[in-house]
Amino acid sequence: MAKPRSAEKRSAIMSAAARVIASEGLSAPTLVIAREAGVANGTLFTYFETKAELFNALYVALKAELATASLKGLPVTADLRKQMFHLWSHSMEWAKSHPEKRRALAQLGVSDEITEASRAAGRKAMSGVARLLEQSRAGGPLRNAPLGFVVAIMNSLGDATMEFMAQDPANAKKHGKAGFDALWRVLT
Amino acid sequence: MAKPRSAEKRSAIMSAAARVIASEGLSAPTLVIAREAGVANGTLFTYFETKAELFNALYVALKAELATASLKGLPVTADLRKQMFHLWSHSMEWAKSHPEKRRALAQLGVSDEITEASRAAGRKAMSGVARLLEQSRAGGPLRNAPLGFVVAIMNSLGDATMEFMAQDPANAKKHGKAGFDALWRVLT
Amino acid sequence: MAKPRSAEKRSAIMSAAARVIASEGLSAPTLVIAREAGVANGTLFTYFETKAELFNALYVALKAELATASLKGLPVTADLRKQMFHLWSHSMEWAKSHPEKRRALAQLGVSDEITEASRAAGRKAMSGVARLLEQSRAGGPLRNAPLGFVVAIMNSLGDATMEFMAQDPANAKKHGKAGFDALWRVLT
Amino acid sequence: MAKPRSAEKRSAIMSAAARVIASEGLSAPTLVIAREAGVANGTLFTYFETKAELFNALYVALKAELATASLKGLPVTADLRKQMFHLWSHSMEWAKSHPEKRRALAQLGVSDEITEASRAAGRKAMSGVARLLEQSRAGGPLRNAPLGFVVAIMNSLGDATMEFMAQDPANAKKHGKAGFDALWRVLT
DNA sequence: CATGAATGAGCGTTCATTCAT
DNA sequence: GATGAATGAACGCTCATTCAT
Repeated sequence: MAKPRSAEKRSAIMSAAARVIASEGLSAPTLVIAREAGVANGTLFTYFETKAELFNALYVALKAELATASLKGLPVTADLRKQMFHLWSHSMEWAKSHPEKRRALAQLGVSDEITEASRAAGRKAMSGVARLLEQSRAGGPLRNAPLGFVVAIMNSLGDATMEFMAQDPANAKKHGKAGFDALWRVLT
Repeated sequence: MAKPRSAEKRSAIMSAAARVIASEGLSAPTLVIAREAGVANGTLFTYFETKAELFNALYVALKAELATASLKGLPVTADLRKQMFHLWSHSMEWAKSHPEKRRALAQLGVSDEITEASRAAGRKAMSGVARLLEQSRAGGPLRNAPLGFVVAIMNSLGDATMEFMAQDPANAKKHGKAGFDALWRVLT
Repeated sequence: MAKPRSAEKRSAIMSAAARVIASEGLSAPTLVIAREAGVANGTLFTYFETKAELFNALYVALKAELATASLKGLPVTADLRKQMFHLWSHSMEWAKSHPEKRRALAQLGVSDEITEASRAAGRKAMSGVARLLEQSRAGGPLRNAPLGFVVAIMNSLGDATMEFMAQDPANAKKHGKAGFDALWRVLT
Repeated sequence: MAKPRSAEKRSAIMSAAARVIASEGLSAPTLVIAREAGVANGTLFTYFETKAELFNALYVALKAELATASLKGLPVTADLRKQMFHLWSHSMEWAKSHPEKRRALAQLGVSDEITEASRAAGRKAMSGVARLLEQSRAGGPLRNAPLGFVVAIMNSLGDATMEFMAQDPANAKKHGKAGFDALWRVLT
């Protein structure tokens, strides 16, 4: 029945794309991505019809991966602050262990190739995170702000923290904690 | 090279670049920028040796413009919170009145064409702002964090707020205030 | 190679090719032809080693089909003009009932992928037609012209007539008659 | 005032295109055309926005050139047959002296890249020819046929004759004459 | 043999940059 | 200096063909 499309190859292309985007930015040539993935240039296009489609798929996948990593093992019975801290530190952890994915995600987030549909999918993948955030801000000063704004604040605080952790790994833990405290003060 | 004839033409190119970057992203062709500036494509290169040089110059200029706007009329004798609020609301105001510059600055900020030297120049232009921030966080929870981290947090909070103001202009003022309150809670 | 399993599949590919060439021209991708024939892209190449080979085979087959259709039921005992008219009207009829084959043949005829061998085979398939033509022009003004020239003239007149019949189907019969009269005047 | 666009370069590209199309068909790569014209690949696109535009321009130009050559020195006071013969022999002459242009024109004529607008322009360029043809067939058997049909017949007869003259140059004159006689018999 | 994924040469076009005017 | 034509490397993508299943 012919060679079936290989899930490994597909994900090899996606992670190659993440690596190349991290190092070369959004102008990463498909040829380089393919080479990095160990496939021929044409092969990339049997898995993704266009470069934009690859980038969109990667964006959604990375969002989902981040969400999964953040929520894994969430102590659902603990108090909100503990849950929130779990989430925060797990996402920092993910960023630290996958620096190229984190950089790629940051780049893709500002790309105008990412469609609204993909952004919506990203938000959906993050909905567990958003739910927790919603509860956390419920009694606080941002209780009446649109949730999207609160999410944006958390994201940007998270980005700044990740960035700083990446720049100064020696004090990563300390920065992570400081970032979380800042977030908590914002919310409550 | 460094000092060609017409300063007007130079700034026409820069503001054209800001407009085109805002609408087309970092892949904005130099031909389009030149056309928008009302000069020939070749002319652009007598003012900026390369496209990257133009982008770097624009980045620094926009940072400086934002800093100037933020600090203009700063009530130096007022209490810190008032000064900080002045700074915050002036930068939001600048973002609101120059949406394309703000978008361009956001795009340039994530570009990997912007050199460390330009980022340093940007920081220097912002040093007045940083000084005020330094004082504001002096007695607060971030008193021991590296100043760069605090700056990053303020920037990211500012970006999120600007973004949201741009998306939802009807409630711009409210969002601006909410953003500032969040910042102040982070700092103190 | 030469004799693969299914003759049906082979001819399905050929008639798919005719349809696709008619609608998309000579740049018709083999993938599209294969899809239209209901086979996998690779399968096409077990029946025809190259795209050019397929096109050549199709050219010869269409010529043969046209010849067969033209000569079918030829009233061999009737006078020459009647026989010639039979031939003419049958070929016009074929063109009308197989417009896509006719268009494909026209395209293939001008393609430089069609080898001299295929053109010779086409001529051979048409030899019955040529024989009749030979007799028809025997006493006329073209009696000393090379037969090939006379054939070319007939073909070109036929092409023009078919083309016009296809463009203006309401008057197809009239155009067919006018074309034949012109041919007869040329020959006699 | 910068280097002005050069009419010679434009026509160098067009005649290079004619040559390459004649020898390689409609799939002639723009790179090869540019090289043949002695310019860089990119230069071609400052003269013609797309390959299709070049092909359309070439089609119209060749039609016009053929028309001009055919009508040059037309003995307007002579009888119709003489005028028609002049036209016929001049177009054969043109075809003989510019074989690659003739072949290119034949190929372009069947291309589906040539727009209806270009075909209309071609017809317009040929209107002098059509006018003469109109008069020639006025009293003859094709007097009621659509003029377009008569034009098509003349063109196809001309094509066949040119083709044959090119194949058998030794007897070119004879073939030319035979072709004309055939045409005249068709018309009158 | 049939399948369709894999391959990589090749294409049309874009665009930063150079250079003749 | 200003202009815009000239340049050619590079890109995303297509497609005939091959090959593993």
